[in-house]
Amino acid sequence: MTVSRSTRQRDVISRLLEEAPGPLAVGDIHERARAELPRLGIATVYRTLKLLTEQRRIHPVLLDGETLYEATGKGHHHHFSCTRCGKVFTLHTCPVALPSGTVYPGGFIVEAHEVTLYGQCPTCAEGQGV
Amino acid sequence: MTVSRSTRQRDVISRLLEEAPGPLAVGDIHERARAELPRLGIATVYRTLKLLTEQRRIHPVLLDGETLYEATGKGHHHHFSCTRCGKVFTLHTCPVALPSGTVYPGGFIVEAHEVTLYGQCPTCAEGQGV
DNA sequence: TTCTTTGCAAAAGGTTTGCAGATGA
DNA sequence: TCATCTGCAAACCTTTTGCAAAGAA
Repeated sequence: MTVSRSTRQRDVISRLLEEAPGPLAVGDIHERARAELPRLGIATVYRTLKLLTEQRRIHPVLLDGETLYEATGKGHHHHFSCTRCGKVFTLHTCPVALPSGTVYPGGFIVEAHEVTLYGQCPTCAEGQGV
Repeated sequence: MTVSRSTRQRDVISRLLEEAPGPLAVGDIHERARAELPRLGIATVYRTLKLLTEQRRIHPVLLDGETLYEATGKGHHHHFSCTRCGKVFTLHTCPVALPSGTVYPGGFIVEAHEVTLYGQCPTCAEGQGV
Protein backbone atom coordinates (compact mmCIF):
# COMPACT_ATOMS: atom_id res chain seq x y z
CA MET A 1 0.00 0.00 0.00
CA THR A 2 1.31 3.41 -0.88
CA VAL A 3 1.84 6.00 1.81
CA SER A 4 -0.18 9.16 1.51
CA ARG A 5 1.93 12.31 1.59
CA SER A 6 0.97 15.76 2.75
CA THR A 7 1.08 18.27 -0.09
CA ARG A 8 0.10 21.85 -0.55
CA GLN A 9 -2.68 20.84 -2.97
CA ARG A 10 -4.21 18.39 -0.53
CA ASP A 11 -3.99 20.80 2.37
CA VAL A 12 -5.70 23.58 0.45
CA ILE A 13 -8.51 21.36 -0.83
CA SER A 14 -9.28 19.77 2.51
CA ARG A 15 -9.18 23.12 4.27
CA LEU A 16 -11.63 24.57 1.76
CA LEU A 17 -14.04 21.74 2.49
CA GLU A 18 -13.60 21.97 6.24
CA GLU A 19 -14.41 25.65 6.23
CA ALA A 20 -17.33 25.65 3.81
CA PRO A 21 -20.84 26.20 5.22
CA GLY A 22 -22.17 23.53 2.91
CA PRO A 23 -21.05 21.06 0.26
CA LEU A 24 -19.06 22.29 -2.74
CA ALA A 25 -19.04 21.29 -6.40
CA VAL A 26 -15.85 20.09 -8.04
CA GLY A 27 -15.67 23.16 -10.23
CA ASP A 28 -16.06 25.41 -7.22
CA ILE A 29 -13.32 23.64 -5.35
CA HIS A 30 -11.00 23.90 -8.33
CA GLU A 31 -11.73 27.58 -8.81
CA ARG A 32 -11.32 28.48 -5.15
CA ALA A 33 -8.15 26.45 -4.76
CA ARG A 34 -6.64 28.15 -7.80
CA ALA A 35 -6.66 31.41 -5.88
CA GLU A 36 -3.81 29.89 -3.90
CA LEU A 37 -2.47 27.41 -6.43
CA PRO A 38 -2.80 28.92 -9.91
CA ARG A 39 -1.39 25.89 -11.73
CA LEU A 40 -3.64 23.38 -9.96
CA GLY A 41 -4.98 20.91 -12.51
CA ILE A 42 -8.50 19.50 -12.44
CA ALA A 43 -7.09 15.96 -12.38
CA THR A 44 -5.40 16.70 -9.08
CA VAL A 45 -8.67 17.97 -7.68
CA TYR A 46 -10.43 14.74 -8.65
CA ARG A 47 -7.60 12.60 -7.35
CA THR A 48 -7.55 14.48 -4.07
CA LEU A 49 -11.31 14.23 -3.64
CA LYS A 50 -11.09 10.52 -4.27
CA LEU A 51 -8.27 10.15 -1.75
CA LEU A 52 -10.04 12.18 0.94
CA THR A 53 -13.19 10.19 0.32
CA GLU A 54 -11.31 6.90 0.79
CA GLN A 55 -9.90 8.29 4.01
CA ARG A 56 -13.44 9.14 5.09
CA ARG A 57 -12.46 12.75 5.61
CA ILE A 58 -15.03 13.93 3.09
CA HIS A 59 -17.90 12.31 1.22
CA PRO A 60 -19.94 13.03 -1.90
CA VAL A 61 -23.44 14.46 -1.80
CA LEU A 62 -25.45 13.97 -4.99
CA LEU A 63 -27.75 16.92 -5.32
CA ASP A 64 -29.56 18.41 -8.29
CA GLY A 65 -27.57 16.23 -10.63
CA GLU A 66 -24.28 17.56 -9.36
CA THR A 67 -21.74 15.81 -7.21
CA LEU A 68 -20.85 17.99 -4.27
CA TYR A 69 -18.36 17.19 -1.53
CA GLU A 70 -18.46 17.99 2.16
CA ALA A 71 -16.29 17.24 5.17
CA THR A 72 -17.43 14.35 7.33
CA GLY A 73 -17.85 14.38 11.06
CA LYS A 74 -20.37 17.16 11.18
CA GLY A 75 -23.01 14.89 12.64
CA HIS A 76 -26.42 13.98 11.27
CA HIS A 77 -27.61 16.74 9.00
CA HIS A 78 -29.45 17.50 5.79
CA HIS A 79 -29.31 20.04 2.99
CA PHE A 80 -31.15 23.08 1.81
CA SER A 81 -30.84 24.05 -1.82
CA CYS A 82 -31.75 27.64 -2.60
CA THR A 83 -33.94 27.91 -5.68
CA ARG A 84 -32.80 31.50 -6.25
CA CYS A 85 -29.04 31.52 -5.87
CA GLY A 86 -28.38 27.81 -6.20
CA LYS A 87 -26.24 27.58 -3.08
CA VAL A 88 -26.49 24.53 -0.88
CA PHE A 89 -26.53 24.89 2.91
CA THR A 90 -26.18 22.40 5.72
CA LEU A 91 -29.12 22.09 8.11
CA HIS A 92 -28.56 20.88 11.63
CA THR A 93 -32.18 20.22 12.43
CA CYS A 94 -33.69 16.95 11.19
CA PRO A 95 -37.38 16.94 10.19
CA VAL A 96 -37.93 13.18 10.34
CA ALA A 97 -38.06 10.63 13.13
CA LEU A 98 -36.91 7.40 11.52
CA PRO A 99 -34.46 5.54 13.73
CA SER A 100 -32.55 2.78 11.96
CA GLY A 101 -34.65 -0.36 12.02
CA THR A 102 -37.98 1.40 11.61
CA VAL A 103 -40.34 -0.58 9.39
CA TYR A 104 -41.94 1.77 6.92
CA PRO A 105 -45.46 1.22 5.49
CA GLY A 106 -45.12 -1.41 2.79
CA GLY A 107 -42.57 -3.45 4.73
CA PHE A 108 -39.46 -1.42 3.95
CA ILE A 109 -36.79 -1.63 6.65
CA VAL A 110 -35.20 1.78 7.03
CA GLU A 111 -31.47 1.95 7.66
CA ALA A 112 -30.84 5.59 6.78
CA HIS A 113 -32.50 8.61 5.26
CA GLU A 114 -31.70 11.73 3.33
CA VAL A 115 -33.73 14.89 3.24
CA THR A 116 -33.25 17.86 0.95
CA LEU A 117 -35.28 21.00 1.31
CA TYR A 118 -35.77 23.48 -1.51
CA GLY A 119 -36.73 27.11 -1.19
CA GLN A 120 -35.22 30.47 -0.41
CA CYS A 121 -32.17 30.90 1.75
CA PRO A 122 -32.20 33.75 4.31
CA THR A 123 -30.17 36.04 2.06
CA CYS A 124 -32.36 35.58 -1.00
CA ALA A 125 -35.57 35.78 1.03
CA GLU A 126 -34.44 39.13 2.39
CA GLY A 127 -33.20 40.51 -0.90
CA GLN A 128 -36.44 39.68 -2.68
CA GLY A 129 -38.30 40.85 0.39
CA VAL A 130 -42.06 41.51 0.38
CA MET B 1 -43.34 25.56 -32.69
CA THR B 2 -43.07 22.06 -34.06
CA VAL B 3 -45.90 19.62 -33.67
CA SER B 4 -45.19 16.52 -31.66
CA ARG B 5 -46.09 13.29 -33.42
CA SER B 6 -47.09 10.00 -31.95
CA THR B 7 -44.58 7.28 -32.70
CA ARG B 8 -44.05 3.72 -31.68
CA GLN B 9 -40.85 4.64 -29.84
CA ARG B 10 -42.54 7.33 -27.79
CA ASP B 11 -45.49 5.13 -26.98
CA VAL B 12 -43.32 2.28 -25.76
CA ILE B 13 -41.10 4.50 -23.62
CA SER B 14 -43.94 6.37 -21.96
CA ARG B 15 -45.84 3.17 -21.32
CA LEU B 16 -42.80 1.63 -19.65
CA LEU B 17 -42.57 4.60 -17.32
CA GLU B 18 -46.30 4.65 -16.58
CA GLU B 19 -46.26 1.01 -15.59
CA ALA B 20 -43.08 0.96 -13.54
CA PRO B 21 -43.38 0.68 -9.74
CA GLY B 22 -40.60 3.19 -9.34
CA PRO B 23 -38.27 5.41 -11.36
CA LEU B 24 -36.10 3.87 -14.08
CA ALA B 25 -32.57 4.59 -15.28
CA VAL B 26 -31.92 5.55 -18.89
CA GLY B 27 -30.06 2.30 -19.54
CA ASP B 28 -32.95 0.30 -18.11
CA ILE B 29 -35.45 2.10 -20.26
CA HIS B 30 -33.35 1.51 -23.35
CA GLU B 31 -32.90 -2.16 -22.58
CA ARG B 32 -36.56 -2.80 -21.79
CA ALA B 33 -37.78 -0.87 -24.80
CA ARG B 34 -35.47 -2.85 -27.05
CA ALA B 35 -37.47 -5.96 -26.26
CA GLU B 36 -40.14 -4.42 -28.46
CA LEU B 37 -37.99 -2.19 -30.65
CA PRO B 38 -34.67 -3.93 -31.31
CA ARG B 39 -33.24 -1.10 -33.41
CA LEU B 40 -34.04 1.62 -30.87
CA GLY B 41 -31.08 3.96 -30.53
CA ILE B 42 -29.96 5.50 -27.26
CA ALA B 43 -30.25 8.96 -28.81
CA THR B 44 -33.95 8.41 -29.35
CA VAL B 45 -34.34 7.39 -25.73
CA TYR B 46 -32.69 10.60 -24.56
CA ARG B 47 -34.68 12.71 -27.01
CA THR B 48 -37.92 11.08 -25.94
CA LEU B 49 -37.16 11.51 -22.24
CA LYS B 50 -36.42 15.16 -22.89
CA LEU B 51 -39.65 15.59 -24.82
CA LEU B 52 -41.78 13.84 -22.21
CA THR B 53 -40.10 15.91 -19.50
CA GLU B 54 -40.96 19.14 -21.36
CA GLN B 55 -44.53 17.94 -21.66
CA ARG B 56 -44.53 17.34 -17.91
CA ARG B 57 -45.53 13.74 -18.44
CA ILE B 58 -42.38 12.47 -16.70
CA HIS B 59 -39.64 14.06 -14.62
CA PRO B 60 -36.09 13.19 -13.58
CA VAL B 61 -35.19 11.93 -10.14
CA LEU B 62 -31.53 12.25 -9.22
CA LEU B 63 -30.67 9.39 -6.93
CA ASP B 64 -27.40 7.75 -6.01
CA GLY B 65 -25.63 9.63 -8.75
CA GLU B 66 -27.93 8.31 -11.42
CA THR B 67 -30.65 10.10 -13.30
CA LEU B 68 -33.86 8.11 -13.13
CA TYR B 69 -37.18 9.01 -14.73
CA GLU B 70 -40.70 8.51 -13.46
CA ALA B 71 -44.19 9.37 -14.66
CA THR B 72 -45.73 12.48 -13.13
CA GLY B 73 -49.16 12.75 -11.61
CA LYS B 74 -48.66 10.09 -9.01
CA GLY B 75 -49.10 12.60 -6.19
CA HIS B 76 -46.70 13.59 -3.46
CA HIS B 77 -44.34 10.72 -2.81
CA HIS B 78 -40.78 9.78 -1.97
CA HIS B 79 -38.31 7.03 -2.74
CA PHE B 80 -36.84 4.00 -1.10
CA SER B 81 -33.53 2.72 -2.41
CA CYS B 82 -32.74 -0.87 -1.50
CA THR B 83 -29.18 -1.28 -0.30
CA ARG B 84 -29.21 -4.97 -1.28
CA CYS B 85 -30.74 -5.15 -4.74
CA GLY B 86 -30.38 -1.53 -5.76
CA LYS B 87 -33.97 -1.14 -6.89
CA VAL B 88 -35.79 2.09 -6.23
CA PHE B 89 -39.41 2.05 -5.04
CA THR B 90 -42.02 4.74 -4.71
CA LEU B 91 -43.35 5.42 -1.22
CA HIS B 92 -46.80 6.90 -0.79
CA THR B 93 -46.42 7.82 2.86
CA CYS B 94 -44.56 11.04 3.66
CA PRO B 95 -42.46 11.18 6.85
CA VAL B 96 -42.22 14.97 7.11
CA ALA B 97 -44.68 17.74 7.83
CA LEU B 98 -43.31 20.73 5.97
CA PRO B 99 -46.03 22.60 4.13
CA SER B 100 -44.78 25.07 1.55
CA GLY B 101 -44.03 28.34 3.31
CA THR B 102 -42.72 26.77 6.50
CA VAL B 103 -39.78 28.70 7.90
CA TYR B 104 -37.08 26.28 8.89
CA PRO B 105 -34.60 26.94 11.74
CA GLY B 106 -32.00 29.34 10.39
CA GLY B 107 -34.52 31.35 8.38
CA PHE B 108 -34.84 29.07 5.36
CA ILE B 109 -38.20 29.32 3.62
CA VAL B 110 -39.24 25.85 2.51
CA GLU B 111 -40.98 25.50 -0.83
CA ALA B 112 -40.55 21.77 -1.38
CA HIS B 113 -38.78 18.76 0.03
CA GLU B 114 -37.38 15.44 -1.05
CA VAL B 115 -36.86 12.42 1.12
CA THR B 116 -35.01 9.25 0.23
CA LEU B 117 -34.95 6.28 2.53
CA TYR B 118 -32.28 3.59 2.33
CA GLY B 119 -32.53 0.06 3.63
CA GLN B 120 -33.96 -3.30 2.70
CA CYS B 121 -36.97 -3.71 0.47
CA PRO B 122 -39.60 -6.30 1.52
CA THR B 123 -38.23 -8.90 -0.90
CA CYS B 124 -34.63 -8.60 0.21
CA ALA B 125 -35.58 -8.43 3.89
CA GLU B 126 -37.47 -11.69 3.49
CA GLY B 127 -34.81 -13.44 1.45
CA GLN B 128 -32.11 -12.59 3.95
CA GLY B 129 -34.58 -13.31 6.71
CA VAL B 130 -33.46 -14.02 10.29
C1' DT C 1 -46.30 14.96 -50.27
C1' DT C 2 -44.26 17.41 -46.43
C1' DC C 3 -42.45 17.96 -42.17
C1' DT C 4 -41.17 15.31 -38.02
C1' DT C 5 -38.63 11.55 -36.10
C1' DT C 6 -35.19 8.00 -36.13
C1' DG C 7 -30.67 5.56 -36.23
C1' DC C 8 -26.06 6.15 -36.77
C1' DA C 9 -21.96 8.43 -36.02
C1' DA C 10 -19.52 12.32 -34.58
C1' DA C 11 -19.26 15.88 -30.94
C1' DA C 12 -19.48 17.62 -26.35
C1' DG C 13 -19.12 17.74 -21.25
C1' DG C 14 -17.42 15.78 -17.14
C1' DT C 15 -14.25 12.32 -14.97
C1' DT C 16 -10.25 9.15 -15.15
C1' DT C 17 -5.76 7.52 -16.56
C1' DG C 18 -0.74 7.40 -18.48
C1' DC C 19 3.41 9.51 -18.23
C1' DA C 20 7.57 12.35 -17.41
C1' DG C 21 9.08 15.82 -14.46
C1' DA C 22 8.49 18.01 -9.73
C1' DT C 23 8.22 17.32 -4.82
C1' DG C 24 7.96 15.53 0.11
C1' DA C 25 10.18 12.95 3.69
C1' DT D 1 17.69 9.60 -2.63
C1' DC D 2 13.53 7.75 -4.46
C1' DA D 3 8.77 6.63 -4.25
C1' DT D 4 4.75 9.62 -4.39
C1' DC D 5 2.39 13.47 -6.45
C1' DT D 6 1.39 16.86 -10.02
C1' DG D 7 0.24 18.94 -14.52
C1' DC D 8 -0.76 18.00 -19.04
C1' DA D 9 -2.91 15.49 -22.54
C1' DA D 10 -5.18 11.57 -24.11
C1' DA D 11 -8.74 8.24 -22.99
C1' DC D 12 -13.47 7.22 -21.23
C1' DC D 13 -18.28 7.30 -20.55
C1' DT D 14 -22.61 9.41 -20.65
C1' DT D 15 -25.43 12.71 -23.02
C1' DT D 16 -26.23 15.72 -27.11
C1' DT D 17 -26.17 17.04 -31.92
C1' DG D 18 -25.86 16.74 -37.30
C1' DC D 19 -27.54 14.48 -41.08
C1' DA D 20 -29.71 11.48 -44.50
C1' DA D 21 -33.20 8.02 -44.61
C1' DA D 22 -37.70 6.43 -42.63
C1' DG D 23 -42.19 7.43 -40.94
C1' DA D 24 -46.56 10.04 -39.49
C1' DA D 25 -50.40 12.70 -41.01
